[in-house]
Amino acid sequence: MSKIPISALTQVADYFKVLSELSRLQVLCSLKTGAKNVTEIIEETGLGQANVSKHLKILTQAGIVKRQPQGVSVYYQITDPIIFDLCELVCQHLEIQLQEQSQALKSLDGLRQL
Amino acid sequence: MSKIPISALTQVADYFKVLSELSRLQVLCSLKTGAKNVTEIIEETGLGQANVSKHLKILTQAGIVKRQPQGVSVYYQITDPIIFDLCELVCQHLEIQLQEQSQALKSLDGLRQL
DNA sequence: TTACTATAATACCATATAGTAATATTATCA
DNA sequence: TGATAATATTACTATATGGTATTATAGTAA
Repeated sequence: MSKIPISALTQVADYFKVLSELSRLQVLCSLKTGAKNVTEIIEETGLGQANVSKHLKILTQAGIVKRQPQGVSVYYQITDPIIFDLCELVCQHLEIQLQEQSQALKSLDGLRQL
Repeated sequence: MSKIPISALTQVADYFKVLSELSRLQVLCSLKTGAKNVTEIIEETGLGQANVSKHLKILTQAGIVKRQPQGVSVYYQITDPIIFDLCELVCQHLEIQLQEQSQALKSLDGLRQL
């Protein structure tokens, strides 16, 4: 039997799912330097307006960003910088993989003749 | 302009995508205590054989688990325990959210009359 | 060889979702 | 009030993928 309840695992999976889309990561990256309104996010990411709006809703519902209406425009900002720790960890993993691939290629040096 | 190249972000998104499925997290959890063969994983997770096989392939291609044939059976084990750090971080985030929701409910105590 | 077991691959269906065009909403200003 | 700008929502299409039944492959033993 699994010690971890399915419901908890499901929540973790759902969280990862939010972070598993390129467009949403682009939006988050554009917010890394601070709060921005939707228009600024659209400009910085190059994504469509309806698309950005949809992704911002998903990010908001996940509790990753916070919505702050301000006059005509709406500002969004990251609520929990944990995302960047997550990305950092993943990048470390990817770097290690690249190093291993690189070393695997080096060990083929003897075949360089062709 | 975005400082982080799209290609790098895409790889990060792809990595999160691998972790964004309940079944795959179940498989990873079953491997947390050490290497297991496919039959054992099937028993522990309750997932279908073809399904587990498919998920193991995805996890292997992502470099998250390692495949080790041994006689008739094939053993899988986690190559990089970084996944559990990732899950730990996500759980922290989820806990914080629950605490905040809990406090929000407490602040409604005055309405308890009904 | 044949029979059996463990694992993988294939084909298919059903569902989820990213992107977008069009429309709706909301706030501000004249 | 009406006009305009910013944002959100809706409806739709196209694509991706999870699950599964089926078939294929590989290893082992008789």
